[in-house]
Amino acid sequence: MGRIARQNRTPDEIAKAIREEILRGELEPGMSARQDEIAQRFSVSRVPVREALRSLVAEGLMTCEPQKGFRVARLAPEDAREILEVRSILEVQALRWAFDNISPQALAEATTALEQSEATQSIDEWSDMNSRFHATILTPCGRPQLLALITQLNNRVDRYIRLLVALGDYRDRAEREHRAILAAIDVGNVDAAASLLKQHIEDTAVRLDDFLARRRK
Amino acid sequence: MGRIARQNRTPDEIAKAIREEILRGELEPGMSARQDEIAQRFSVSRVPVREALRSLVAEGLMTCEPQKGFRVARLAPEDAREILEVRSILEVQALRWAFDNISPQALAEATTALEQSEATQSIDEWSDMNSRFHATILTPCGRPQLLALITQLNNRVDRYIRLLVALGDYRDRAEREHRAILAAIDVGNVDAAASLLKQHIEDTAVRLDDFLARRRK
DNA sequence: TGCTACTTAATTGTATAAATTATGCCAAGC
DNA sequence: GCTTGGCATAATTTATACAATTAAGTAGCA
Repeated sequence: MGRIARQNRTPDEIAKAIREEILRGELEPGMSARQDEIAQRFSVSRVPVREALRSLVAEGLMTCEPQKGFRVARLAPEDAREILEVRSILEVQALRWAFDNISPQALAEATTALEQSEATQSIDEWSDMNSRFHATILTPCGRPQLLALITQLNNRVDRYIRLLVALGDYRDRAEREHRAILAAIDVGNVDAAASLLKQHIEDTAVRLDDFLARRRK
Repeated sequence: MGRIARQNRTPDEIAKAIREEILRGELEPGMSARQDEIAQRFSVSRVPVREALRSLVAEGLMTCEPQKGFRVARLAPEDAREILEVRSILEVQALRWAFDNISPQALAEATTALEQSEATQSIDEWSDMNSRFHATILTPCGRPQLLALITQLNNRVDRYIRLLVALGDYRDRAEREHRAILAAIDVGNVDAAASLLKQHIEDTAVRLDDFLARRRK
């Protein structure tokens, strides 16, 4: 399938590539996205680049001021907190809907993701495993729109959570919270699992808010 | 303010105009958006039109298949139901957060919106007043991100709710539910207001799901 | 020395035009 | 009669070129 490397050329593919660069933290918040440069990098003109950037603006990952161009979106501490509050509400409900449909296989996959996240040194891999952990226990809720919304919210805060992980302050606690959630699912206690997930995300919110507030000054 | 009609020319303004046309139901779901036609209508080229359409795709109001162009998004019954489920969760939480900050002025404004919605014959005005009713009691929650999310979800289902209103089946019930919510707020009972709002939106979900399912066949 | 004004470079935004792809129609064959 | 293939038309998509706006750097002056 596919040629040797028919490079990513369509606006959607360009958007996907830039999105991943933002999530990985390779593009610093506030940095202006120079259209010429991006166009050259993907061997296209600026027209499809602009379309890709428009999509990212609508996702909240970039901003656009007329006559000033596109910039990587910054995240105010209060917005981060708010987004995580909402994510908490949605993930808890998703978990409740998913609960009875979480198969033994899914539970095993979540366990694997957790163990891999504990084992790795790479922040990229930790973040991937973190996402997989959440996705694995939520996907059985069978609500694609809800899951897409959660992903979109997560995309807006993920870069900053990486910074928390890099500081070493957050990671250990997150892993213990994940273990607790998993254990509650394992013994079939919905309310406990929901409560632990709520605590987990709200704890993240507090730490992130704190970190961003310190960072800004 | 503004000249006689300094036409909407920037991509954002074009997106806004098309968004409103979609919400008003003037553009039928599934209809392909012919770019040169839109460009002519706004006296611009196709480039800014394409950018506007990209934004609307990211908002879920349009779809885009490569080499086939943009179409007004359709809404599957199950997606409509799901979106309203999520909206219910978010609005109920927003109302709880807003509750103690709902000023007498806000309550009066909500009452006015309700009365105007009861009085009008125009579906456009009914929809506007409906939106204003919800916005007025939720805005005091002081969470702009959450409110933006609710608006975005509402935009995806609003066109279909208009059709329900047009059928005459839904409107009376919605107005009575609005009255009940308002009364509960007036006497300061959070739980009752939250429960009534939940019922209101979930009732809408059931009717809309039913309507779309009948319509599809 | 510090500040303002002007010139210049760089970047964005839009229009026009070329090329790539889809769609509809008609004829030929099964 | 129905399907299949190819041709003509129309639409999308991208590239190139141009216009307009912003930012910066430099000269001039108080």
